[in-house]
Amino acid sequence: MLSKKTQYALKALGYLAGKYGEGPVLISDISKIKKIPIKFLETILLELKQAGVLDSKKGKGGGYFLIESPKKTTLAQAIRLVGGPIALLPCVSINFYEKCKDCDEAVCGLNKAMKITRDATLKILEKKTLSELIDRADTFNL
Amino acid sequence: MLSKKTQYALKALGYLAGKYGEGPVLISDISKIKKIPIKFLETILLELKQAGVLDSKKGKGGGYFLIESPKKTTLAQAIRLVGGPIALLPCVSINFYEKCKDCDEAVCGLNKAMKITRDATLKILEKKTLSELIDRADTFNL
DNA sequence: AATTAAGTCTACTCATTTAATAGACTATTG
DNA sequence: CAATAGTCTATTAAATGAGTAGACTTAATT
Repeated sequence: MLSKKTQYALKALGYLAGKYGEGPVLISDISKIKKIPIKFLETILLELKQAGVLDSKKGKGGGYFLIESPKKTTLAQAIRLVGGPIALLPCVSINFYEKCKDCDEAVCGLNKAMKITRDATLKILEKKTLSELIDRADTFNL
Repeated sequence: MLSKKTQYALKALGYLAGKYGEGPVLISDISKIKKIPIKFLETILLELKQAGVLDSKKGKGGGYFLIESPKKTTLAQAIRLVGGPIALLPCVSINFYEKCKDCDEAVCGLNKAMKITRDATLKILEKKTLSELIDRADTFNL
């Protein structure tokens, strides 16, 4: 299961994807519509900005916005940006790999099974992009 | 990512699968070989017993053992037994479903994408069984 | 049969990580 | 310069992971 933080990040990105090209979006708007605790959302958006996906504008008329077209960022990338491993186990994670204390991976059945699972998951998440997160209720620009 | 608890459960089940038919296995053995904190492991094994996968024998010569052949239990079942959702989001989980506060699932892009991912994952985890978790180092009965 | 050793079972307590809240501070627009 | 909106720092709350102490059961030994 993805952490709350990652879930919120995906929802926020999906919302911003729907508003792409329409200028800055308020944190408070995202918070209200996507039902995300505003202070938690602040830190997530800041992190996504530092990661290079979002930019922001301060002051009146400010807000957050996607730097690139929603089609440029895959869901796999988005999940990893906020520190969310995609694999089910650390020992099969590509970006958050950690060796098991107890096992020799060459021989570990669990490792093998989970690698197959991971590959199936990645195959999907690396194809889908933020543009597919846009709710039909948010926009009609599809 | 699966919780530590679920990870430990899978490792323990894999070890017990390798010892299937050889009588009770000590908690302390599983703990040592699979590097699982022994007291944490106790609660996990107890839970698996109450769930009907394992049985135990008290006293001298006691321990835990699989009730049925390792081939009878799928990895998907095993993960769910210890309370581990397989899906990446609550709103696409079959056994631990929870509705999102903010979204209409019929229209939610995130929901749709994650359902596809879930199905791909389940397709694998519902085919593989505990017998595939047996390390080649644990046994030669393959 | 009584004793004892080997094992599971039950109930707390402590630590770490993850989530959520509050408020002060800084930059931008008009 | 006043109002708006993002940024930063600090604290609190909740969930998960891990550890401790001891009671209860069973089986082998004498």
